[in-house]
Amino acid sequence: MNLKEKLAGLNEKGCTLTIQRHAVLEYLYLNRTHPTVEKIYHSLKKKFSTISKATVYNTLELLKNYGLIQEITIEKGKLHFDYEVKPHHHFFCRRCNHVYDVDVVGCPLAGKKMIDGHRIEELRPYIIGTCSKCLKKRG
Amino acid sequence: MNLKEKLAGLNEKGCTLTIQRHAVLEYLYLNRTHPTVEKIYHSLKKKFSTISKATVYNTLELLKNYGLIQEITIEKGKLHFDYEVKPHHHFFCRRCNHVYDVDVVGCPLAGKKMIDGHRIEELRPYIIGTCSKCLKKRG
DNA sequence: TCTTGACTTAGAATTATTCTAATGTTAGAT
DNA sequence: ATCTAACATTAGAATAATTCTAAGTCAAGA
Repeated sequence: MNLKEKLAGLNEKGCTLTIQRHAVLEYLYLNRTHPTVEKIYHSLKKKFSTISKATVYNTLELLKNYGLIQEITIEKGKLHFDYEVKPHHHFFCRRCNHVYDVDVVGCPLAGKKMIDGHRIEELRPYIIGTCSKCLKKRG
Repeated sequence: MNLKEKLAGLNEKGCTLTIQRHAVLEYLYLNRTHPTVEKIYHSLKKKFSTISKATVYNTLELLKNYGLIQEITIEKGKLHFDYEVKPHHHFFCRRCNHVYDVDVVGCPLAGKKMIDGHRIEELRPYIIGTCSKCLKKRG
């Protein structure tokens, strides 16, 4: 879904479209590198010198609750965010700490609503390892 | 793998088997509830009043690096640990914050060594939702 | 017994996130 | 256009989780 559609969706649901919210969503739209909160905050700070961390956290939480972005808990102690919400796997490189999208077909959980009596609301299929770039550097 | 086997394995690899390391591993062996570091620390504190958080963190890291336990990053900002290292899915209930084991068959990643040129070293298939107990309480 | 290296400890430091109270902004009613 | 009430943002403080540090402990080998 493109940026305009997501912004329009927010508006329709009665959510005030502030400049900060627009900026956070746009940042994620333009930067598909699964940035951390820290990264998002510092990047936005350049354009909006008064933006506060609380706003960044609040906005990310809000956008997540509207289902417009995805929260990633793949790295210990740090949150990453992803503009793309369609279910897909994430790969975390323990050398360079980068988060990659990976395509895995045939996941038996796809489309499932329940498991063992628990209601499935979100899938977070994470893979940890060493990425191709780092492997080239020193196996 | 049972506790004795894991302890013996540690010993064979030249790792000193201190009382603290024994206690941490045994705690995880006896408590299969995917406890947080906090929970582990406080529980051990009752028996070993002088055990320090640093030791708990160091030990968990060490046991993880020996492949004897598994680290779980399913809950934002908190680490959970699991005695069981055989690949299996985890379900996190966003109401009660409990981590459940769930059995998912037919995962296409099972046994895979590489994906998109990245080396797979660990699978962390997480599912988020509302658990059966919480659903019974209030839908 | 002495030395060395590895381990543990208490608490300080750091990092990530959440909270708070004051201020600013918005949209609807007038 | 102005007022107002609700909502949003801000800076910085507070909290929570984790890591670091320096001193002390322990165990094995010389």
